[in-house]
Amino acid sequence: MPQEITKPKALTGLPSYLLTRIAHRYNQTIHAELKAIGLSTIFTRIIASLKIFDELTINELCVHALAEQPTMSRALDRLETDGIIKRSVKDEDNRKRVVRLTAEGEALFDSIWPVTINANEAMFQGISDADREVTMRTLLKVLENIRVHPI
Amino acid sequence: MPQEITKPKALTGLPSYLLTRIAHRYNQTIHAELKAIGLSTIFTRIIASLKIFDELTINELCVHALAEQPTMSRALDRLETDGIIKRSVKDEDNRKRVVRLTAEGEALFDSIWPVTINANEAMFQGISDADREVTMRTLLKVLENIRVHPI
DNA sequence: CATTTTTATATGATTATACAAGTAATTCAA
DNA sequence: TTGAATTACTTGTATAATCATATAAAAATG
Repeated sequence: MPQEITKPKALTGLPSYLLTRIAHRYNQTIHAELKAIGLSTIFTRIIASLKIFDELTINELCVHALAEQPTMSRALDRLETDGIIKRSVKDEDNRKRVVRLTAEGEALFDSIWPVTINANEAMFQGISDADREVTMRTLLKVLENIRVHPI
Repeated sequence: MPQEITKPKALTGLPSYLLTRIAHRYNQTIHAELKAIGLSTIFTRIIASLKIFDELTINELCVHALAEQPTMSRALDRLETDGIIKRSVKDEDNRKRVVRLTAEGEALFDSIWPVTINANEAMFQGISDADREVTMRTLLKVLENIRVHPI
């Protein structure tokens, strides 16, 4: 018996639809609010990731800032030219580069973070703490289910 | 007293981080599985949206398939050339275009849908029905909170 | 310890995406 | 009812992202 392909009733019943649409809208909002200070989505993600982890290799940054390695390499070129980040060769392994925020980069984070926090809070308006807790815990499990990078 | 900018402990406590990272990983997976039949992410979204809504204008497609108008216009050029979709002028309003799947497009949906369903189920492995229900309901509310398009 | 393989990042070429502007149809307003 | 404003879509141009490949260092192999 051939597999039946059933037409879904609504896209909103599909987890991937909700997730991608929410993520896309969130990124549009952040982009709109931060483009005035010249920050694209990837720059925002890079700066936030570096603030939280202090230092990351380029491949690690790719995982957190959601970009392929060549994209990251070029994004870092621009951020380094603009004095936001600094790349240096890692002592233990000369193939690796350690990326860190400069003082100027740290200052930029302070511009980014309130916008990020606001946008995150806006998402959960009118949602109970209990539902929020379940959702966050579930999303963390979802990430563990599908991620290919262990970090 | 100036607003204190506190450094977050972990990115995984930030809803937007989980959402964007999950969405990105999901799209990578879908893309990897469907590139063999020449379908990029946007093509996949267009076809799925049209299957569910039967027909959509180009602006409506932009909302569901998550692309700007020029991107959509060119994506539809390719799909129309390849015989996947058909654009026609809307009767009531000649500015609008009605986009529909062709028979060939419908057949393509049947290739896409099992992959989509599988990837969605993979995300929720080991998550209880109750947690899944709360998460979906919450994500729908999140979308309502932040969306700018009423559809 | 020399050679092959793997890993980490950078660069070249191609494709995809988006902002800005153009065109055409509809609605609004005096 | 006609000119201005708005809406829907397309096209031009610029930017961003990616695939494939190159380079260089480290690890594995024999």
